[in-house]
Amino acid sequence: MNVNTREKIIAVASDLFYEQGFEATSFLHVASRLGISKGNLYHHFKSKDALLNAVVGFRLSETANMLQHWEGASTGPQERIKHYINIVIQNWDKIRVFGCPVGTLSNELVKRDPENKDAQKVFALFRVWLRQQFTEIGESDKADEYAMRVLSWSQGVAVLGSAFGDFIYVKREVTAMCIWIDELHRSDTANSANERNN
Amino acid sequence: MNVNTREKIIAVASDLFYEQGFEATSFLHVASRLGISKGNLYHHFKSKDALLNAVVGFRLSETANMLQHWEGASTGPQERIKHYINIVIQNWDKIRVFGCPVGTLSNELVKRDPENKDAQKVFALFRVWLRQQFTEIGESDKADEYAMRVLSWSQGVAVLGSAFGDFIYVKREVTAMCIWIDELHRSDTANSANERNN
DNA sequence: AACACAATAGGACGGTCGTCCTATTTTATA
DNA sequence: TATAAAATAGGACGACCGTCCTATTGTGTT
Repeated sequence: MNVNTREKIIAVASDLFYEQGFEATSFLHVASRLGISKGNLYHHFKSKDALLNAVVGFRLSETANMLQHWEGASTGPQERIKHYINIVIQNWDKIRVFGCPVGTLSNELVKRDPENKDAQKVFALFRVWLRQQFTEIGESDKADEYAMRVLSWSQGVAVLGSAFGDFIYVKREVTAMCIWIDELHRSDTANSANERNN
Repeated sequence: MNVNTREKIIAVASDLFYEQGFEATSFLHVASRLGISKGNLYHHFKSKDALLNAVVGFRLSETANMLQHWEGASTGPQERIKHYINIVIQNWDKIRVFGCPVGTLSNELVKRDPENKDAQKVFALFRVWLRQQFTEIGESDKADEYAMRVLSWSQGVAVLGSAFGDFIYVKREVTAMCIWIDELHRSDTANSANERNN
């Protein structure tokens, strides 16, 4: 296998699945954007489902790399959570037009097969990582609940922001989310101070 | 035009667009579920886009009827907002499998044409109605912000709940949303009491 | 240099799609 | 009842789909 070509195919397919949706993207779309033939593409992936699996794996490793990068560069768990929250602003140009890449693909995959676990994999990766950040803040009891709230809040903002094309609204909600994170931190340090005084 | 047949077509198309997505639903699917011919369907709708427009209009009027029904039966704006919040529980069996009908169609339409306003129409209807409820509560300054927050929170819960197939999580978030509404109400009546005492 | 195999191109295949066309049946009106 | 219009059925059409097959080119190993 020519790994280089294979990886190019996966990257282009990931983009097209995001921009057009999985169903609406054909082998010919992927091949022609790469300047290769449909037969060549089929040599690397024996079915469209195989290509989808590769794209999901590609997105998982991309996401894992991003999370790992945040681990190294950030000063604390609050800052790391804010990195996630700010994605919707960083990628606004694409989210406005195509929605959230994770949520829209999840929607499509769940409709294809409600039992398929691929739909939740990237969400699950973010969930575990966010849960860890909230645990480090000191919210271990509610870490998973808060992780899910960050996920759903961001997801909702992406959907509504895209539907209305309203960047002002998106920025306002991102600010509100960051304030919520800061308040969690403050009440936590306050509790810690109280505990220390007892 | 046979209005009866036309309305049956729209209702079935709305269901199929929800269950399979717009792109994945063909004229043959709609016709065969109704037991009519493809040619007959094309007699009533001269293109797939015309059918889509009719479905969007149908959903708008259905939504308007639901909102109007809540106006008559509920005791106050808080109860009416909670009616909206509880939709995700009422319709969980379908939302788990197919996601939110408004959000998933919006995603698809925005990808087809980012400038198309149909994608936001049902959201906009809920938005105006929710804004009115928050205004009646006494939160006129933040009525639109709160309306959008209810929309996005619910939307996020629908997406994540569907992705993970987790009804426990959905119920927990619905409870949290209702508590938030109650707290808004309490702080409002508290403010009113303070104002009366001054 | 000879050879095995990966990589690539190009097209055939059966199927489905949206659209359109033409008959036939039903319905409403004069 | 006669007739025009609406409703319905059924299929033709070109296009595109995922899949598969074959032939050709490139590449690395013996």
